[in-house]
Amino acid sequence: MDLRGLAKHLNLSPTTVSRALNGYPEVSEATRRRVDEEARRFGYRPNPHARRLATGRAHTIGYVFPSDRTLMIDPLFSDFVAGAADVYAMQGFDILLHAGGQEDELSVYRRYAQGGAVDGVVVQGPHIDDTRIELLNEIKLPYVVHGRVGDRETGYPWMDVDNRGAFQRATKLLTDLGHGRIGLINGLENLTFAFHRRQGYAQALKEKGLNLDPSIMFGGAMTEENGYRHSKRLLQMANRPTALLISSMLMVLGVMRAVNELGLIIGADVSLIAHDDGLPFLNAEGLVPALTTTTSSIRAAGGRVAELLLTIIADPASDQPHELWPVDLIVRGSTGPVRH
Amino acid sequence: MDLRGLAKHLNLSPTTVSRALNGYPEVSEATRRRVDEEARRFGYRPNPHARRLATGRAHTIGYVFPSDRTLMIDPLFSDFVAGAADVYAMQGFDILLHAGGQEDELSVYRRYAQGGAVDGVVVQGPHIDDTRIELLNEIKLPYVVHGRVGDRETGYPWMDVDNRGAFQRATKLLTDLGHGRIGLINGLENLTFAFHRRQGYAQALKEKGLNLDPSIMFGGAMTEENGYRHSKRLLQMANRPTALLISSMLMVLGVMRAVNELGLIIGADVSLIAHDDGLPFLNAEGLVPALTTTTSSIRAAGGRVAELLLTIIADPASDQPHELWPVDLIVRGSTGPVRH
DNA sequence: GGATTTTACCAAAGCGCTTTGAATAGATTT
DNA sequence: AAATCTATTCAAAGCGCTTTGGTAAAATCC
Repeated sequence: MDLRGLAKHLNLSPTTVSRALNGYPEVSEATRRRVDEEARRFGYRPNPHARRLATGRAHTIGYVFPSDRTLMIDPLFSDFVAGAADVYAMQGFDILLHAGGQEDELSVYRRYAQGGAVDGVVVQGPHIDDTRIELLNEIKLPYVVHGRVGDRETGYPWMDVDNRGAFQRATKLLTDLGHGRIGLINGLENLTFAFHRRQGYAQALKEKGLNLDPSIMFGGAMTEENGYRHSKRLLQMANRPTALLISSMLMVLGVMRAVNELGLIIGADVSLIAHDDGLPFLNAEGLVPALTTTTSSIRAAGGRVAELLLTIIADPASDQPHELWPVDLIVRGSTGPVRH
Repeated sequence: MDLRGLAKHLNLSPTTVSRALNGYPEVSEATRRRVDEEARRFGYRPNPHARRLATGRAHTIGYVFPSDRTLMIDPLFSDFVAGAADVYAMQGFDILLHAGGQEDELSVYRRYAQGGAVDGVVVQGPHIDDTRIELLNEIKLPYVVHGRVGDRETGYPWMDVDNRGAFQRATKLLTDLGHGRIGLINGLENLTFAFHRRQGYAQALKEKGLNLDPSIMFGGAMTEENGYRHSKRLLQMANRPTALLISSMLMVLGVMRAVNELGLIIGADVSLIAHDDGLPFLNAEGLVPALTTTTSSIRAAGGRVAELLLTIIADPASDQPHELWPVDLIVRGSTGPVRH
């Protein structure tokens, strides 16, 4: 059943039926009710392609994966999108996913913009010198960045959590507990979130007059194995760190494995703080000892980014959002005073 | 630049330009070359909505999330889709994602079918009595199921890995090593994959004349915490199992945590076999000891399901695929003979 | 060399919707 | 009672593409 058929059935013109269904005012209440009812009865659904062609609005948001970075965003991605999906579904938007293939990311954006395939895109995993925002500004495709591009704070719409502040406070907690030698097990540091975390870590050390020791800092893919391998390396050093700051829950599992293997006691011999993105299948509180974490929900972030993007799309003249969310520091059992 | 503009510029009709670009034969080679070149020069891209409206083909595949089941598919999902994304990107297909919102899954399918929003859908995480395939058959929306619906093997297109065979062989490996008391830490058993794994486990025990003990079997969300909690419970029993079969890498991390905590030695005091979906951030070989696993790549499965679906879409009369992939059993260090 | 086929192109219709501009009838104003 | 609004409705154009049903010109046939 298409619009014309429905109109014919109702003895109305397609114009009126369309207006009735889309809530325009120039339709009498009686007619609107009649139309709504019959539309429901026939299970009428407007053809989305026709509507898009006619209105020029896709009612679709694009999520494009940088093919080379897929791996490390992976475990977080589904939760990030899950948070967004709900927002979109409520407003009748769809999500268009692109990953892989031979076409590069920037060219996908170009194609999206030109064909009107999407009304906007979400930029994930920004680099410290990301080239995507230049392009998106140029082609005028609405977007919101989840995270920031290095230290740039203006000129593009973003929503981020305070990774710098989080790791600064976490580091400070450790120094306050007397730890002077704190290892860092970070994500890839050309990604801004990891870059910021290192900055926070560095700054807190500096404030205490401690200096950075690159030999106890690691930045790389956030896998369980990297957590294991590098924490083990650090903990076997003669002058081993007494505390570790870890950028992901997955890595910390590897770290705990290493710690146990070396016969060390978490919270006593070595203190651990990890960043927890709130993944539903990895619970920091359920670990033994329960993990002290910097916590922010990747799912909530996904939802918020979606909201911001929809706002921009609905009103392109609205203010560019620059939204920084605080990160909770939750002290649990994996941190304790340094032992001498 | 739209088709008409391009045609005008070339002094051709839109008909000819369209045909040239789409590879129809009734265009001279010279003209085709000229069109291709100018199209590239202008960066012309056909408007996808217009094309979809005209052809009735969406060039889009839908992935709809069962909202209640989102949680447990999550960690696997991104890899599953990543495998598919590549296939789709190569063939110029897009992925439409739906999750959350107030609309229920079946009604999303209905909408997709009616509006022609997608050319087909992938059904993930089938239950043992899944209602989705009935609906999809009824509304004639092409689909492929990743997995199976309980013990049904025909009447719908599917691609699955041999979960039953895998756990049967894994169990047999353990019984051959002398283990008579083997615990099972499984996923939710109303999902077919977990149901099949239990069948395989049960059958292998039966073949050895061993009987099932429900008190050492668990089925639930595949979280790290469940792995920890339930393995710990089992290993603290007076008559504790000497080996555990675990349905996911995430769970096995929890299991290893419990084992270490109890001071047991993996491979000696307790043997472990886990199922490994080949997630890039969780490497079975990197664990200590390296983990004996049943292994199948969820990423490859995602790609294969995508291929099958595209085949069906291209030729609806083609044979319904029923494809069962074997699962590798890779013996590493976490399994050893039982100790008395 | 006229009849037939093939080649290369085009005009126009149509996909299913939205939206502009106009029309009708009834209500209100002067 | 004529003039002006207002509330409803509609016809038709248009979104940008594909595809059907042609038509000339060139190539092939007998």
